[in-house]
Amino acid sequence: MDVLANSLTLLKVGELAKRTGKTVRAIHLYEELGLIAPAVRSKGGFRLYHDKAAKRIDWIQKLQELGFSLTEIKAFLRDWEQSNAAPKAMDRVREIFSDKLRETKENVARLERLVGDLTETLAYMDSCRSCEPTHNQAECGTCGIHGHGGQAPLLVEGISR
Amino acid sequence: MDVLANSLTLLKVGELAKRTGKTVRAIHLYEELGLIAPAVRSKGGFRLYHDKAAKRIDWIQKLQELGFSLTEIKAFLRDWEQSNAAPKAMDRVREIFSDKLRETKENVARLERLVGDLTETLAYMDSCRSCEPTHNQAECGTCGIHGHGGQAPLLVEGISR
DNA sequence: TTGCTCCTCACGTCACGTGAGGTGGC
DNA sequence: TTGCTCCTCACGTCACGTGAGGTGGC
Repeated sequence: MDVLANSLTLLKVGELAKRTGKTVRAIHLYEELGLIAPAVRSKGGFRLYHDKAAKRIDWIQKLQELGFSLTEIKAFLRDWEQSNAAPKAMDRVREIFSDKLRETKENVARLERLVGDLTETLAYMDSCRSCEPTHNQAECGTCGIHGHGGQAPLLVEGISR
Repeated sequence: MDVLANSLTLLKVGELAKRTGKTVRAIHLYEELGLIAPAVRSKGGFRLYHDKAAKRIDWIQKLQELGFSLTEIKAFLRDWEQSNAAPKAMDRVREIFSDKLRETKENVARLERLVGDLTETLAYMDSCRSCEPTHNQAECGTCGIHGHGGQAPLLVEGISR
């Protein structure tokens, strides 16, 4: 009965991969690094996971997006597990997360500046749509028409030699 | 006179690296991939760059931040250089940049969701500061005190087995 | 001559991708 | 038996990092 109930909720690695959007190879790698393990193996050696393994993988994904390397995530887990006083362990995690919050906000700001650059560049290029095909792209940015006599945006300027 | 004027503005690779925040190794790699080249070499083989090389490297950096691989950047340059009609070349670039603008906005949104998660998680952890050291971190999220009886945020929940 | 910068290999790293050759399980 | 999934090596890739051993130039 217990076995049946378990077998109903156990996932093969391919199913876990589909649920989390990861590849099987990635999940194998996380296991090699000690970040996750299957609940059991089938008789034939197939990895079988609990539902909650998907949550662990989502968690790994989020930390990666925050800029943690897999090695850092491992250290993070080990630190947590080896600690025996909850408030101390929590405090260390708090500090790390607090740093990452600042970094992530900076990344957002950086990307938003890029969005601005791109928008500006696209607006500039809009006026190129009426450019004559007789023009060579070496002239771009300094063609003198459509008001393109001065500085081209960096994203255009960088293309030319 | 011309030589003197040039020599005053030429940069060694280390200087270029400092200006752009890249490593010398990275600049060498960009050269191997055909993304940049020194204006000349000194008699002893030292790479000597014009000022504008820094702009090219800044441009590479921006494209990388937008999610282009170096190989894609190379293809991008080749496409541009081999085209001979400015409006057509510009149009292809426009389309690529337009796609990247959308992607980058999505990335900003994704990171902003992470900022939300982190903020929420930190708020949750704030109440842990009054936790008794006798608690084990295995209890975290379900300790039953400070209102922690239900679901912990994913960033906390993922830590536990 | 000393010190700092540069040169060219060439192997290491990180997070996987991609077969190769073989087996499980419905 | 067929087909799909899984297994374990093990080498490839991308964007560099990191020496090793030697040389340029003020």
